[in-house]
Amino acid sequence: MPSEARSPAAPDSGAPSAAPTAAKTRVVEAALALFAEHGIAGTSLSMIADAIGVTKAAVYHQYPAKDGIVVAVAEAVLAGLEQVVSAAETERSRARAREVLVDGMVDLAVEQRHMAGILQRDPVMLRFLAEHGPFRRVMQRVNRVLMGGAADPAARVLAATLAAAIAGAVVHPLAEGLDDATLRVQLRRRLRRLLPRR
Amino acid sequence: MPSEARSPAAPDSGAPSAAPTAAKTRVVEAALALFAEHGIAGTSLSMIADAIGVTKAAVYHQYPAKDGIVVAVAEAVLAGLEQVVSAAETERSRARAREVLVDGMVDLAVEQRHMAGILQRDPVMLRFLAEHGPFRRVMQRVNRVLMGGAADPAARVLAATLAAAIAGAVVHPLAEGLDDATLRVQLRRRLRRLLPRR
DNA sequence: GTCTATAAATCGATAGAC
DNA sequence: GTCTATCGATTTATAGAC
Repeated sequence: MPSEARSPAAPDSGAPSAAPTAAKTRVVEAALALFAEHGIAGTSLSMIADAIGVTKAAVYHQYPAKDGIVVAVAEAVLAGLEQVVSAAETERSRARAREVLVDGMVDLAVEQRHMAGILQRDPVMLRFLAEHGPFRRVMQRVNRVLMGGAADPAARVLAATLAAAIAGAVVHPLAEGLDDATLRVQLRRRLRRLLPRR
Repeated sequence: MPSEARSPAAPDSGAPSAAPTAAKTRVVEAALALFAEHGIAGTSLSMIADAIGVTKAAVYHQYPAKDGIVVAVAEAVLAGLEQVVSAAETERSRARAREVLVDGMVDLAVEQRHMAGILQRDPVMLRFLAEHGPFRRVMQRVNRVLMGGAADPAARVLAATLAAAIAGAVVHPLAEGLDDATLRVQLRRRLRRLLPRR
């Protein structure tokens, strides 16, 4: 079951360990926007500090290293994804689970177009996703549902195509001018055609 | 008409201005591999120099600034794309042109999985594509064919989805273990389903 | 074309005052 | 929680010898 009442001693797997302070939240939000525009490697702590309006030292007081900020951003991005995949996993059929997950991922990606790009496109983030256990577990659950229970090349390519299309389409220049509602509807409809006939 | 016989005084729009020297080629190849792994912002001139086995100064002698290397890499990547889109544009029907372009883009992306990722995913490269005229023109031609002559939201999302799916799927972790032939076949087949019925 | 050496700026990160 | 000030490493880039 998902965490609900916050008992103090809850290990809580790999979730954001505690309620983040306002200062921490400001750092993560600024970092998220800058990561999306310049990439993680292209974003310095000075840039983050300037965006918030404080000095580097103040940022370091919240996160002892840049890696910590990257982890926090990853947690923020993956929190939504974890919720969506959990919902999908409760569906009865695998086909229906995949549809629910795709729709949920589209919603997430469209609502916060920033995040989608970072998550699956930044080389630094990809390394974090591969190395940090909790992140990898979420991605494995996503991939499993997207593959629909199979593991053959066709299923792998389908899952890779779905994930890449969602994350990439919402930040594509051609989608930039579209409003959220239009983009969501069109993208959902288009991706449906990608799924196996039921 | 596309350039054919290389007359010495040909302005040649925005193509790689001359035959690159061997040293220049080494720089571009090393940079391409490093950009793909670490991102452009995450790749320093020292890394490029070390990969070739020379010093930074030697690299600077070939390209007066890091931007120059990025442009050269972009030219190398876009050269293939330009060829594919030119071939597609000679097709009679728009539907057929789109199929040819998608197949060609899949071939390019699979053959050189490095390049695909860089081209449409690196924030620095995206800025170059948007700002440099010659690059933007190629991308416009690609987008026009992918949209199939229309410009409505449905066509835009289709084009964005196709481009994102191709570039993203080939570098997705799930596709990493697949051999080129399998990936190409599966990806072509899957993307066909994305196209409008004819 | 490549090297050594170095300048100038910026990077991530730390110490200590308030 | 934020600041000033600073360290050491690394970055882009240049000068000049070979």
